[in-house]
Amino acid sequence: MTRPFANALELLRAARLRPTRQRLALARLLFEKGDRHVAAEELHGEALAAQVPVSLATVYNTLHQFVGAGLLREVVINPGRSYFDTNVSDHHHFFYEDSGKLRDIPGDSIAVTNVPPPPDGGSIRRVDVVVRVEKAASKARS
Amino acid sequence: MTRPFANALELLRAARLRPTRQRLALARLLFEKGDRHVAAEELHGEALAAQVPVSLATVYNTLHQFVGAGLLREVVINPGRSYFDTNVSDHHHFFYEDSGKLRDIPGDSIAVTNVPPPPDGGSIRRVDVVVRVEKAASKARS
DNA sequence: AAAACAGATTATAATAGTTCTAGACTATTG
DNA sequence: CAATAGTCTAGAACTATTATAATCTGTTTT
Ligand SMILES: [Mn+2]
Ligand SMILES: [Mn+2]
Ligand SMILES: [Zn+2]
Ligand SMILES: [Zn+2]
Repeated sequence: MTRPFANALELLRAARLRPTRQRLALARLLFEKGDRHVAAEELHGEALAAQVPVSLATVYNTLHQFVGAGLLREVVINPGRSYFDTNVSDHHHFFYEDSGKLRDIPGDSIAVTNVPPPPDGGSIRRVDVVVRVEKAASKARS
Repeated sequence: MTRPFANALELLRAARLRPTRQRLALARLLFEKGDRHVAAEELHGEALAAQVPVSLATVYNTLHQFVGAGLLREVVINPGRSYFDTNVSDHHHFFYEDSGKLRDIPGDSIAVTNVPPPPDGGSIRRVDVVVRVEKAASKARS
């Protein structure tokens, strides 16, 4: 139960980012609520609602800095909108097509086997699995 | 070696789309060159280069109609740009991070096992695997 | 504690990919 | 041939995101 960073300040220090009002507030919103998959505008809305006046540009800057520092992961599923994932461990996702929500699948509960080596050289950096879920439960029928 | 549609005309007929000059030309560009992963603006450029003056709006319309007819699949990897995949069989992708190119992995050469049932109900419509490939070959070293 | 500096924030403009609109065009049908 | 429904297109609009450049703030130096 020992979270890697007890508070936002430590987290920013470890990432070598100045602990500004905006970054502290965004870090708290992101990391003090368990795992989340949040879009930039969504987080901006939460910040404003929490009386933290921060510009959308800063939200984007901060999210990308956090990704660069390994605190967040960017997940792209649909064109035109990125999700930022506070879970940076090895894991995969359910994508609920009707609601647009993401949900984690622990990395060790899925196995991807027999991945061939990349034909054009290079090394595998990551394997992303997205399980697309549709609403109706059509059971084994064309 | 029997391709599903010998020519673009048949293909459009089967999809119940009027065989207009633009759609015929786009169908030929898409399907007469083997499997491809092409973005809308790219295809538009090819059409213009091939002396087929077609508007970008029509390229988008046509691509989406083809997706609706099951002739194409839309693949989203990066924010802000969709790829349209002429391979609609069950398969997965290598994504080369430096060049932005996609390459097919046959569906039967990868196995995704132990996928848990979706926690919030619904049924699995598809499982997409993206293998991200980076240039340098860093072999089993942190 | 001031001053100086580097780094951060912000309003605003710009960009990129995509979609919308509404009028002109065209394939199909009788 | 109409008549009709479907299609195409230029251009505007839209959305998410990024760039700009001036202002501000956290940190370091004096
Ligand atoms: Mn990004
Ligand atoms: Mn689309
Ligand atoms: Zn996740
Ligand atoms: Zn493919």
